[in-house]
Amino acid sequence: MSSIVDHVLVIDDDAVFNRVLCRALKRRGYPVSGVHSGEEALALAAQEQPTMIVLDLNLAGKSGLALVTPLRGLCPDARIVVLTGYASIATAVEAIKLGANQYLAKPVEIDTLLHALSSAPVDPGAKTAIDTPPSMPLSVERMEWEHIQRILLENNCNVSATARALNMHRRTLQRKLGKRPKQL
Amino acid sequence: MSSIVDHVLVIDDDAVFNRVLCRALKRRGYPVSGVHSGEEALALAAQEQPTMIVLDLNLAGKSGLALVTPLRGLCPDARIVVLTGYASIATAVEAIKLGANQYLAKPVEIDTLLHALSSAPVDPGAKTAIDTPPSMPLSVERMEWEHIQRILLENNCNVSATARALNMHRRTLQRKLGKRPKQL
DNA sequence: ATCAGGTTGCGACAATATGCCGCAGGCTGC
DNA sequence: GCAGCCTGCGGCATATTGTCGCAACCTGAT
Repeated sequence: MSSIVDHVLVIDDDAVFNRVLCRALKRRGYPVSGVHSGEEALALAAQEQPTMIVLDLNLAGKSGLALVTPLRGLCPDARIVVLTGYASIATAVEAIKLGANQYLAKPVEIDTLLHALSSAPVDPGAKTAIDTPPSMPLSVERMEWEHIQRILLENNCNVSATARALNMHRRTLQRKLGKRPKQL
Repeated sequence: MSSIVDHVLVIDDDAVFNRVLCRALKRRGYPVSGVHSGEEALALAAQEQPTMIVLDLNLAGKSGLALVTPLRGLCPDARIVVLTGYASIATAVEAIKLGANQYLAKPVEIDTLLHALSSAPVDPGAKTAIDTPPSMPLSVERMEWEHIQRILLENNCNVSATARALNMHRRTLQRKLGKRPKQL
């Protein structure tokens, strides 16, 4: 199932969250390394060959999305779980396409995260999300968020360009992006 | 780039939406087949070997997610785009994992859908910023309007119910409906 | 090295829009 | 008639935009 040592690499520039997460994982017996930037992440990934990677998407302005491919290259067999407070369908789709194994939104329970980190790479037998279709339609706020995120991705995370494309004011877009998406 | 005939298969149990979508695609020169159930979908997929597939997730109670794998099996080279009015990150992640090429939330502009249907198979390395399609994405206002109208229709034009479904205040919905949609 | 032109983050403030009350009236089925 | 739902609208405190402006970066060209 996994190697003798299941090394975990936590990549999150939020110092507090990073520390809390690392401690929680350690308490459960996993060797953990926490880093705060993409550079550190790649260096450690190459060096320690972690089997599990937790990746935040907002790394000091830069998108953690860009790290998925190189991480996957360095650790072909690791489980990569993207964990972000600014979750959106667009980035989720992108992350999975790039090779991530799971995509979760903060806040998340440690058990959910662990499950995502350790579940078998491909297990068609599990029908978890498959039978969860009839939920509520997206709220207008959520809708707006998803739309913005999609266009933002299309524009390579260029805020000004996105604002122009969306025909809205850059200042307003900034403010909207600063707020966390609301659930449902 | 693509075969001589780019056959499109539209799978959506919403008769109205299905018809509208099919017509829009036909008008753009694509041979289109519209079906309303999973069984029809699989039958037609096997028979016509479509190169593009649009799949709704709410197929009369059953989740279209369960169709992704068999469809992928029948048409290994087709572009499969999941299109749903009840989008969620969980189903998005699942759809991509199962082999879908894109996941979009209704409402969606026909151009966006076409772009998703025809764009090259996932190529993460490509910096596709340059070949941005000339079409402008909908403004957030327009997006909101389309979404509201869709949910309103789903609720038989019941303003109160729509407000609840959208998790917004009835008064605000009323005011929004009072204003006419702005173009672009 | 300097300069033009793009992007970004953010403060400030007036103009709007929203959330949230309440009320009156119109439907329905019992 | 009554209960329960829906609708349209007034009012007002609060929150969110639209708009400016500014300082700080980048990046490529001169």
